[in-house]
Amino acid sequence: MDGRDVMNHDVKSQVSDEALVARRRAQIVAAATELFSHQGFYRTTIQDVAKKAGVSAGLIYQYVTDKEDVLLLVLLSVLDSYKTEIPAAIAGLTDPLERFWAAIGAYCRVVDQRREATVLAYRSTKSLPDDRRELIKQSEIETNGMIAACLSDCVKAGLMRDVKVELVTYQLVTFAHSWALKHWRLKEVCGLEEYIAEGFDFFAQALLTPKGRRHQAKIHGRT
Amino acid sequence: MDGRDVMNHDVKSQVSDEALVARRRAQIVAAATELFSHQGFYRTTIQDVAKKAGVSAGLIYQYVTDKEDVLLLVLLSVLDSYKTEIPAAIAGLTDPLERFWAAIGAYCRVVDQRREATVLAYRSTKSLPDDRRELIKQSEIETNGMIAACLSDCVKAGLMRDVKVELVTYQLVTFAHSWALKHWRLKEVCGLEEYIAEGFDFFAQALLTPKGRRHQAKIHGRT
Amino acid sequence: MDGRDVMNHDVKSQVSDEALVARRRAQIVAAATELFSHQGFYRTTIQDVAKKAGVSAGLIYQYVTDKEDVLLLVLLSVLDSYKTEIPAAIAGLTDPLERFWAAIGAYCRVVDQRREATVLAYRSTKSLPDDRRELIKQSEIETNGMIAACLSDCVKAGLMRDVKVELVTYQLVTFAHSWALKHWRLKEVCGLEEYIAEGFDFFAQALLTPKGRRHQAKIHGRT
Amino acid sequence: MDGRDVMNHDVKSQVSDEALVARRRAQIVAAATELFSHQGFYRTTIQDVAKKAGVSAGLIYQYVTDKEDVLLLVLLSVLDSYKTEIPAAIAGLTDPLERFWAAIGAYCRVVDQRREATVLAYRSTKSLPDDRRELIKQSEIETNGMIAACLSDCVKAGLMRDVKVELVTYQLVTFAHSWALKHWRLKEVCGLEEYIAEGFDFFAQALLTPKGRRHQAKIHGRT
DNA sequence: GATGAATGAGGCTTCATTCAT
DNA sequence: GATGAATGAAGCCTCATTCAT
Repeated sequence: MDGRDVMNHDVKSQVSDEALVARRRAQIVAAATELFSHQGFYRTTIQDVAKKAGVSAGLIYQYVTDKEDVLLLVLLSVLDSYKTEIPAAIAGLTDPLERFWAAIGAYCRVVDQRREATVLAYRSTKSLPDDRRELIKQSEIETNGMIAACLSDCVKAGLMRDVKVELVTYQLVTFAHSWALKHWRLKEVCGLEEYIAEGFDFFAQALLTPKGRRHQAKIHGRT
Repeated sequence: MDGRDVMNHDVKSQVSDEALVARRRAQIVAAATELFSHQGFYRTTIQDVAKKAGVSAGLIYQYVTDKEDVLLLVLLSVLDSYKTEIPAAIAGLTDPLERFWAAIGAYCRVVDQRREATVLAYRSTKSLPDDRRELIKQSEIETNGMIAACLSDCVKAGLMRDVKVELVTYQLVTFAHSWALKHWRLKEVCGLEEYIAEGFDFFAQALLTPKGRRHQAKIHGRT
Repeated sequence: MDGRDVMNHDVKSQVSDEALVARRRAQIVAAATELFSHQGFYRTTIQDVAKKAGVSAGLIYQYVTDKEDVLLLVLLSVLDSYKTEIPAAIAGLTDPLERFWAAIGAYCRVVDQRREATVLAYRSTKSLPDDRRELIKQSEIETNGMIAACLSDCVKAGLMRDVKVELVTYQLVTFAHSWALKHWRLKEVCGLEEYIAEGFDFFAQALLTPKGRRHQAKIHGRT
Repeated sequence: MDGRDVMNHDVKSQVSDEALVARRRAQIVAAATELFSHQGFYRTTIQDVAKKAGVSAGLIYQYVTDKEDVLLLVLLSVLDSYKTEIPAAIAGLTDPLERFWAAIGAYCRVVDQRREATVLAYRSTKSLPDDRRELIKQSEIETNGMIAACLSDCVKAGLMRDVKVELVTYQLVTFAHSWALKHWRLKEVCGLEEYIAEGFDFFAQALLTPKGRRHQAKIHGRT
């Protein structure tokens, strides 16, 4: 699924030309993401979004049914970044440990790139009605699944301890998200790459088996 | 600082009788906490809060200047739980490792007790104007400080590796918060105590030095 | 059922004081009736109604859920005039023929008093959602029932031909309504009392039996 | 005046080809009539009309200046049915009484054929600005004139009482319209032809002179 | 001639806040 | 101190109308 697709996802439009729909929605989402991130969903008016997007307020309603739909599109676009970037980062890698670190690193970097949108996703999911919120949860579960699979592969290969995969996955995911959520403080403490490196060190300690440690030593230069 | 105190914290009231102010504010905060948690801050009206608190809408404005003040009081009351419960949990303990686990465990349990309010704090802090948000950040930093001190003591005692204290503190704090934030999923995976136990195991692996491990083995039954 | 009652009929209010509710609704209905009659329902804004009623727009929504509810109240108040005036006009009369003419005359006179509102009722009933429209139809059927009963009594007494009561009732009702509906033209032709007299003559010709005619001759001076 | 003509009546078009104009307008009017009848004028959007007519929204504005113009065309098309059908029904008849009944019967049958549009005309005339509403009134007066002439001829021929022609004309017209206006109830009571028959009986009683009655008896089979 | 995307004014409705009682 | 009716500003959304293609 590419970025285009999200823009046609689940939200009905009055306009039929698909390319136009995708373009307009991208325009709207870009403006909305910035505004929602800075002022919050409820403080941002549709007029604000329209003005920032350089279109009229009425136009927005040709591509969206609701103000809430705008939020949904924004959130889906963030989650979609994850689902696009993580697979891209591990594509071509075969070693389980390398794949694991690559996935975590990619996750952190997407979070960094879309930092404000990530925070927005944390704060605003509950502003959606239940059915649309469900879409978001599903997407989150999918992303977690990618991390969990990498973790699980390491366990199966005897490189990591036999931990509760799902719980540790949450630790990993949360670690990545924290970079955005606590950025106001963390940025005083270290930079992104250092944050990632510290995390690697921490999780290596927590998870690797002796065999994993030896393997890690060998591939170390590459990560 | 006790619960009463928060209710007199920083927000001006038109009523002079301090005991009454504290009582009324507690009433308002209790109602608001539940409503904000379930419906969100913006979807909850002052009339809703008044009705649930069993008072008139006008009354609220005698104890608060703003709707935002209500939110501030709610958030401060959550953060205050942390600042009350964690010291209580480690009072009387002297062993650094025991104090550490007790602090983390206490944190997780307060989060569990005030689960929805914790989520609210995550979501709604940005709904506050900058100056009032600053109050919240300060409170969060204080709480973190308590955890960081425990961690630091363990490091100084040679029981834990010389990690970046602040970063790891964030991981610990986030671990506790995650129980609330991801409760919708985690509750399917395990109960609170199991969650805590798994976390202890994880952090023990990640943090303990060989000396720490031996010490841990000795005190194990007690945690 | 008196006028007060209609004002508490079927529409929920946020305000509990019943007397106040009745007073405010009467205020709103009076303003709305005039505006809806002159400009039509859709051309009239709630702000217009509020201004004419001398209240704020927000206030209206404490006594009504919808703009459509305002229309409903207006229509019910018109229909209620019928249901109040016609029984009053025939109360105390026992002769079937006298009752019949008194009912028709009363109907015409109420229509005349509430001429514009009557036209409004004709035009606007379809602007209501189905369930509320049903209320209106019921009320209309009740009024028709009163006329039909008078007619039926005359038939039973052998004073009128054995016509299809319901069809003739519609003609009688429509005759009364026409005074409002076609007033723009009829007022050039005759006055109200002349209109009524001509109608009596017409319906007498159409309906009375020979016995009825003799009876009519006797009571003539009284009608 | 035929149906085509109405479509060129009084409303300016940007398109010059008259045949095309008439065709397009007929298309638009057909769609609008149905929608206005079912949903009302204000609830129907130009987009709705365009979709039902199978054209674009922009197209409509090449054949009409206003949304109100669409309504005007619709109403004129209804009134035009009357002005076409009634003369057709009495053409070739010479006996005044036969002409009278034929006119009334024709009126009722057109009302039945265009039942919803007739109701629409009742409800929506006031949605037009004064000048355009005047056009409608004129058209109504013309139709009434045809009925009044038939009635007047009967009176002159001594077949009917010397009633106020205009008032009775309204009774007759209203009788026909009622079939549409009260159809929701009348259809439970009788069919169209029975309704007409009852009306004939009623008006015969009300209007015929003894001479008229004898004449009526002779022609009875023919009506 | 036809299209349909774009505009933007305007209306309904909500709700934080006030104030007379 | 408490009430709750009243206010009115503000926002979401609709839809008649235009205009570039």
